[in-house]
Amino acid sequence: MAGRDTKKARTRRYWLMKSEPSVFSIDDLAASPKQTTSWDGVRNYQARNFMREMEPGDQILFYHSNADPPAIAGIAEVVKQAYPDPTQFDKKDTHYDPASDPGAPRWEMVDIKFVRKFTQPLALDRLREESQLKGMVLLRKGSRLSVQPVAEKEWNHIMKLAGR
DNA sequence: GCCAACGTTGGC
DNA sequence: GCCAACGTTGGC
Repeated sequence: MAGRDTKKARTRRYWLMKSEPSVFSIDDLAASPKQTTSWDGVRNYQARNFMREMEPGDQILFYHSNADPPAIAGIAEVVKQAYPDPTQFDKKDTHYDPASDPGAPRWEMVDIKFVRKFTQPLALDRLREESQLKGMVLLRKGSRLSVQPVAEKEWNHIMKLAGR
């Protein structure tokens, strides 16, 4: 056992993804075919690198940015590993990247699926009141990263806050 | 490799 | 609409 080539199931990881609800909300996700969407349009290397680390089954906090109030709206999960984002090659797309080489695509996306919507969204202000969440990337000053890791204990605490 | 200029994010 | 914080670009 435990040979070098033995594929060991990795423990589930947790993430947070931001979306402006006026562009794509958690309700839009729930209303999508198979309640699934491709997370295209990410054009930040750090965010892309986090998506590359994602695996099916990983859990995602779906965050509404530029919203009133900004809040975690619910949960989604990764259903497909990172693969090339076709919008980078689409001249008509706002996320078109002329510098990306089709032979070595620069940008990738994952597919995510709706899991549930919180009965009560967890507002940013509310999250800031929680000492257990002090370390969250989301709460760091000036944090703009649209795809970010969430620690397991942060995830568990948020689940407690969200109720069921 | 530095850094000023510029564009974007996102809370307020 | 403002603007701080951040990432990227490009001249040098």
